[in-house]
Amino acid sequence: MAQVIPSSEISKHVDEEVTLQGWLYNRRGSKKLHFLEVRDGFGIIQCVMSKNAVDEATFAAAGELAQETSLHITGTVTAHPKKEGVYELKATGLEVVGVPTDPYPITPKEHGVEFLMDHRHLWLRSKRQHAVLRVRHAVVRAVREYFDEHDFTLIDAPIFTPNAVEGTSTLFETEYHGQSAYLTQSGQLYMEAGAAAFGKVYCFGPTFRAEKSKTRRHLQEFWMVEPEVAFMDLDGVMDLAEDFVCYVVARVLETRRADLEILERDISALEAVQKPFPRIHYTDAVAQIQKARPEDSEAPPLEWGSDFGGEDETLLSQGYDRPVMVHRYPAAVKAFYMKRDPGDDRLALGVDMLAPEGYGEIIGGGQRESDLEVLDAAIAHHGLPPEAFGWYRDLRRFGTFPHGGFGMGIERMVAWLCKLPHVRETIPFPRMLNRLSP
RNA sequence: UCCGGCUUAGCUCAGUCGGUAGAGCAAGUGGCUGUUAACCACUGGGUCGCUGGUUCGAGUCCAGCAGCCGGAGCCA
Repeated sequence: MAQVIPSSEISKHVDEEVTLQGWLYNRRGSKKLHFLEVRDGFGIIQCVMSKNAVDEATFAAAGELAQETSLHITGTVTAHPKKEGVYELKATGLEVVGVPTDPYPITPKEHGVEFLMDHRHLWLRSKRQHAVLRVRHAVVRAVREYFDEHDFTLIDAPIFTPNAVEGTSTLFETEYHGQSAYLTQSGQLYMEAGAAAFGKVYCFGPTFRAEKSKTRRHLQEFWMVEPEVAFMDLDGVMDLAEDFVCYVVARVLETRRADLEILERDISALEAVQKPFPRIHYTDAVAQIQKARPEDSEAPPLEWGSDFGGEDETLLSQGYDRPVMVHRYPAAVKAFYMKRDPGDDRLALGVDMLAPEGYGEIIGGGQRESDLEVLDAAIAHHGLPPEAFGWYRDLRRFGTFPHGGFGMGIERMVAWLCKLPHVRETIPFPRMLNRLSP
């Protein structure tokens, strides 16, 4: 073996003899020439083995390699004769590490969704999945960078929670030493406590929703980042969300352009994501959607006071090349903790950010109710158990303060950035309505 | 929970009017010195999702069930 290098650094070793360690991705060849595509986790390199460059046994062994055989391959780095900027390895040695016991199930041809999901642990090795998950990593890193660089303190929210806050139908219940507990649906209430202690906080972790949803936008387990800021009003929340999304998109474009190209993503659509984003009042949004609805639409008529469906969100965002923010929804369709609009009691100071290209809601947030009496009335109005909110009410009892924040779903963000048809490919091991494994 | 669609070889699919099972890929064998979802030839491979019904005869028609996919509601 020569010096082992990752395939991502091959351009720095032209004319040197190096070793790659990885797995056979694909093989083509003839009696006297083998083309071995070797995948090492960092990329894929074509290794060319001529019959006259190696001994007979090595050449024969290379011709029998099965897909996903693990191996060390040694050779001289050269420029690809036909492709500019692409390097390949003129193989001089091959060492097989692990021979597959059975044919690899994922072939270079097409497969169906169910088959691929059953083999998700192997599917991760494929080129496109590799690209998607590297974009996901870049999003996660950008999220942390943004908040860390803007004086936010990371406050981890608990995953076990004691009480049902937004109705038990969408909660996963579990046993907790003799009492029932639920997996968290949101860290927000805890972030409000954090904001009172640290001013600017965020949490980032898995979130669980037992929704009977099987659409392209839903997972049972997904990751959400939730910032919360003391003394921030609705306009401040929108400023923050806009600045944050621009930063994440820019960082992904900066660091993962090659992966977006593998996914054949239209990069100019992402480059258009610049401040300011349109801010549309709910009432105006309803009018725009009503106007944009095709006459043969099968959706129920949209009236002032109702929430938007997926189709409505797509119609609304269609006219824009960047995300739009819809603010001041009817309080009746929003959570109990949202502050009422002082200018119109029917409205809540909430905001949803809708991604372009039909990806729908990627951010939901707003200003929180800070008046104890109003909050108590809202808890009662929503039929929630007051005893569950003892500590939460304390935040209003001891130095109440205006504050707000939002939650962003990582998977929907990644699906949009990669322009994927479904969020299931944006998380390594998706948990869906009918899938708990692998 | 509701609405619609799908289920045939390891995988992706075709299968006409109801007449007894097909292709490509994968696997195996052989050929080919620049291939790149390589190509060419040959070989093996089937409980047509399950149960029941109609019929001389069902992959095909009917009913029930199951699984999957998409959508609605709900949400990030």
